[in-house]
This record gives sequence, structure tokens and C-alpha cells, in this order.
Amino acid sequence: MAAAAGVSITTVSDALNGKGRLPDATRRHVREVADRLGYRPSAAARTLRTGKSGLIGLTVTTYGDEPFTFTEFAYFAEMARAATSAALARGYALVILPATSRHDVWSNVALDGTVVIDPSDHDPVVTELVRQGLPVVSDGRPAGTLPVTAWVDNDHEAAVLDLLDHLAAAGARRIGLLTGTTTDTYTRLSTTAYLNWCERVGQDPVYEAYPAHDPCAGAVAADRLLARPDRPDAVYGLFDPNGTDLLAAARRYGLRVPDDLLLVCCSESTVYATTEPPITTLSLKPRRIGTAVVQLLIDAIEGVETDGPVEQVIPTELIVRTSSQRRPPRTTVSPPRSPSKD
Amino acid sequence: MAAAAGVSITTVSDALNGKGRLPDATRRHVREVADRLGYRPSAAARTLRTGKSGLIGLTVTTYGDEPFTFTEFAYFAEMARAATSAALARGYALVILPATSRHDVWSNVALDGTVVIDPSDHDPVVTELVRQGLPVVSDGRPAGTLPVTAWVDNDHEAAVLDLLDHLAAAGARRIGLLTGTTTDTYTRLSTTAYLNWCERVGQDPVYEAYPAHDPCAGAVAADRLLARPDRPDAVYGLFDPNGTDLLAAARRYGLRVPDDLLLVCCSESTVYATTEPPITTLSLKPRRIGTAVVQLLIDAIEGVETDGPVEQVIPTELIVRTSSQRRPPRTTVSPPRSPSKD
DNA sequence: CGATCATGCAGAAACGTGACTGTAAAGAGG
DNA sequence: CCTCTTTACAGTCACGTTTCTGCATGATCG
Repeated sequence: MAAAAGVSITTVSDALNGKGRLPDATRRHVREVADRLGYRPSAAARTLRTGKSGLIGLTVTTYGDEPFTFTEFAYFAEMARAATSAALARGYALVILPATSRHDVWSNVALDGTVVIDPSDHDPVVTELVRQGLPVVSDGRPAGTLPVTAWVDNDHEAAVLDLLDHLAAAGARRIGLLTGTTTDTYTRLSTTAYLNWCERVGQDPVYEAYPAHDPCAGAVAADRLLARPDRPDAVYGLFDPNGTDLLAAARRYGLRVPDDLLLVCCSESTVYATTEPPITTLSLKPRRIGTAVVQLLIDAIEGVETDGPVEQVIPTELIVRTSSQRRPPRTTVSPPRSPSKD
Repeated sequence: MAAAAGVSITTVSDALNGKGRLPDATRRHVREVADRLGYRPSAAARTLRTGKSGLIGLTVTTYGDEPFTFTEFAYFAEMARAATSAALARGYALVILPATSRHDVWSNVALDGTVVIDPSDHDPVVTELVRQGLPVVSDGRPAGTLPVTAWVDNDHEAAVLDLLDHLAAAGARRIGLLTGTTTDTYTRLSTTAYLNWCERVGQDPVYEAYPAHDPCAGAVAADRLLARPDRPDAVYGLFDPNGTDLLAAARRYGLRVPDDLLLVCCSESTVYATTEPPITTLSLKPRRIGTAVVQLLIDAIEGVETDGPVEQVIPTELIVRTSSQRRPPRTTVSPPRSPSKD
């Protein structure tokens, strides 16, 4: 390349990077030759020299033998999409990596930092990365003393309390919960918020828990919940598929929604806008979370390190539809599946 | 590191990579010291030296201003997941990249090869990558003379013909199609297969086309299709959300499914197992496609180059549910949302 | 007992950059 | 006319590996 342009390696480097003291004529000449040859500087060499790869790891939780859920819930997909866009806008690319601590996988790629989705209490991956001096930003507040650089999360307690108040206002007397058996922060915070709310309003908790990664178990748990002698007249499902699961279970028991049963679930899926009836959902705003996580991470990569983790709380959004209103609203029917922009 | 173990750099390299002529004692000693120091070889340096980065690009189509759909359809998510797993199993990691030809994005990361989803006719990205000597495997058969190394695809014509025969066997007299306005291969092949089938059985085509990336337009198109004077008594929707869209439209027109209207859509979503009624879907088997694409790519990276593209066709699967059967089957109800393993 | 050979390791080159240093030539100033 | 500064580049080193070659030392064999 240098030979082809008739200049030195240094001049090529300076010309392409806009450094050094070169006359515009030389700069243009070098770039022309580079274009003509289709020359691309070696990313590996640049990384080796500068210590920056422009790569950000995206770690997704492992469930059982499958490397990751990733698509189990629309949440992950939306979040990953927003994160990729945000990273790209700042010149970074995302590498999808499993949460295993297998060295060979992680050491084979030069990362500038990592986004960790829902890290567990003493996540070995996070610890290892931090030990290497890499910034780590987590989606979901870190449990225990996990030394993340920053984190982004919703205010799950507030969201659940708000949602339960909404159901109560719609006439619910006994609200049930469909929750998970896992101990991740989301499940734990949401469940305790539910229990606290129950205590506050003097209602006996009515809930069923199931392993959230097993789609079959969700349908069974929904059925169990509605089969109970103290059957709730309103249910909140913590996980994405719970809406259709509960709707199917309600049909099996001859329960009309929303007349006999009010329904809300936490979901990012657009299908709930066109189910029969449309189901009220709690959105965790994954796009905003994905964007925020990446911004914080790149700030940490490029900027000065702050002391103590940077925290950012993203508000949730309750999308009220027919399933949680005793008297259906007489507003005009909004077009189904309208894309929410943010 | 070498100093800490009291040996030379060469010995460290040989010990960790299992090469050279070293006694087990030395090997163990070096590995011990490496473990103790938490030493990880530099991926950048290794890539520079060996010319292999262990990174595979995954390029997703761009729609409008949004960098990519990625989640618009469960297909992409499933496919990406399977691809990531398959890559990981062979020691590679996936980098998500946009289909833009912006040099700065692509040249910042050292790739060993790339998976391209649904490349367009004269995709500049593919051409550029091939020019650089990198193997490119596409999901979806390449249009025109796109010089991909290999490709994987379904037999869309056969799938559509099969599906239409299924509907006809269930009693459909006039089958409608909900299709897209885009010219990608999937849409084109499926639509012509539909037209061919119509000609074969002597039915006038009844179809509505809409821009597939706009979720609102799908609902409107579904409505249009059922509002036609020559209203079909069965509809096949080419895109994932069409099932719920058509179901909602059918309700608005007071059409019972499957009694008045048979319904099938192409989807990987599990929600169609629990809709009312459950909807028959055509699965393109994204997991198998994602796996196959990665296997072919890594084979090309590591193995000898073949002449001419390697082609691989993955069979589709018609998951028959209530919506496409005039007489509902009296088989026992299968548990909803059962995970299909493959 | 000397020649040959396997063993166990060290030395050095090279991968392609970017950052720093060096140095001619040209122009400015006294 | 000589010196000093500025301009316009070229040279060189270092990043951390892998790989090839080289060189001792001890063992084996005729």
C-alpha cells in the first residue's frame, strides 16, 4: 500500500487518520490510492497497537443446556436491538457471548467492555471482567456486592404497586400473581412488591410460581391459579407468555375477560393488542434500557472512571387495554399493532 | 508472564497451546503460573499473527431508518440464537452488524467470515466481503449473480403449494393471500407459487400486498382482504403477525374461524398455539437454518474452498391447528406452548 | 569413546498498525 | 550569507503473539 502510493508507511497512516503535518495534496493522493486498491487497515493490528477494539460484549443469561434464552421473551430481542443501534452510532459493534465462564470463549475476543443482562449474585464472569479492568454495565441492578461499573433498571416495586392499584381501581377484590421460582432480581422485587401491597390492603396473597424458562410450566401454573378454591378475580403475570396462557386458562374455566377476570401481564409483545380481548401490559421499555446501558458503557470506556456504580432508573409504562377495565372505554379503536417509537 | 514463570516467551506459548517439545512438568508449571496471575493471551495479537479472529459477522437487513428489524419476526431471533450456539460450539463468536456498506463499521472488526440474512440482488456488502476474500454464507438463496460461498434456504414454492393443497383439502374454495410489496426472494417465490397454484386449480388470485416492515399496514391489509366483494374463505398470511391481524379482522366482520374462514400464517411464534382458535402455522425452521448457515461458513473458513456455491435446502413444517380444519380433530389436547426441539 | 540423535528450551523474525523521533529542504529574518 | 524556523515527510520502535530456527545437554549406539 505504502509502496503503491510512493510514500512511507507513516505517511499512509497519517493521511488516513488525519494526523501529522501533511499537505492536502498528499492526503488526497494517498486516499485515492487506498480507495483504488480497496485497502482497509487491519483491525487486529490497530487493536493491538491502540488497546481498543471497538467491540462490546453482550452477555445473555444461560438457562439449562440451551446457551441462552435470547428470544424467550420479546424483551431481550428489543433490548439487544436498541443496544446494537446505540453501539453502532458510537462506532462500536456488539458481540453476543454466553454467560459461561469458559475462558476460551471470552479470551478469544478482545473486548472494550461488556453489557451483562441480569447478572446473578456472584457472577464469575462479571468478577473476572472487572478484575481485568474492563468496564461492565448491567441490565438489572446487581445483587449483593457485584462490582459493576454502572447499571440500568426499572423501578420494579413502583411498577407493580402502580399496576395493582390500577387493578383495584378497576374493581378487583382479590388479585393473584403468576410468578417465577427463580431468584433473579426482577422476580424477587416484583414478588415482594406484590406481597407488600397485599399486606397494605389486607388481602391474602394468591400466587403460583413456576420455572420461568419452561414455556409448558407457565400454562400449567396459569391453570393451577384459576383452579384454586380462592380463585382471584384479577391476575398479574410476571412473564411475557402469561397473557395468552391465562387467557387460555380462563376460557377453559368459562371465565370472561374482563367481566369475570381482570388480566395484566408484563410483556413487550405486540400480539396483546389484537388478542380477544386485548390485554393490558406492563412494558419495561427495553429499547430505552438497551440504549442507556450502551451509553453508560461507552462513557465508561472512553471517559474518566467515576467512583461507585452509576445508576439509572428507567420508568415503566402501563399500556391499558380491555382486559383490565370492567367498563370498556368508549374511545375509538386505535389501529392495532401501532409501533411504539422509543 | 514469561519472567514470572522463569521461562522464555516461546515456552509459555508452547505450553499453553500444547505445541513444541516440552515435558509435562514444564507445561504444568507454566499453566499454574498463568492461572495464578490470571494471564490471558491477547486476542488482538493472536489475530494479527494468525490471521484468524474467531469472529463471524451476522448481518441483518435494514428497513428504513431503523438499523434492522431483528425482532420484527420471531424468525430472526430464533435463527440468530441457533447461529450463535452453533458458532460457539466451534469456538467462534457472532458480531451483529448492520447491512450498511459504511466502511468504518466493517473495517473496525476483524472477521473470518459473514452470515448474511436475505441479501438483496447486488448487495454491496457481500460483493465487498467476497472481494476481500472472506467467505459469505447467506440465509436465503442469493438473487442474480451474487457471489456467495454457500447458501441455505427453504423450498418456499413447495411449502406454499403443500399448504394450499392442505387448505383445499380442508374445504377451501377460494384461498386468499396476504403478501408483501417488497421484492425479496421469500416474498417473490411465495407469491409466484401462490399464483401458479391458482392457475393450476383454476382459481382467480385474491391477494393484498403491504409493506411488510410496517406492522400497522398488516392489520389494514388484512381488513382490506376480508372486505373484498370476492372475499376468500381461506387466507394464507406470509408474515408472522398476519395470524393475529387476520383473526382480529375476521372478528370485525363476524367471521368464525375455521367455520367461515380457514387461516394459516407463516410464523415461528408460539402464541398461535393458544389463540382462540389456535392457528395453523408454517414454520421455516429457523434454528436448523441458523445452525446450517454457521456450519457451512465455518467449514468454508477452515476447510478447502469448493468451486461454486454450496446449497442446502431445509424442509419446512406445517403445524396444523384448529384454524385450518373444518372438522376439529378429536385428538387429545396437546399441552400449549410445548417447545419444539430443533 | 566419539558420533549421532532426541530432548528441552531460548532467540529472533514477522504480523500491520500508531506514536515518536529524525532530518532534509525551503522559507524567513537579521 | 548565515542561522533559525517551519514544512514534509521517512525511520524506527513497540504492541503480544506464533512460528521457525538454533543450540546446548544428555542419552544411545556402533
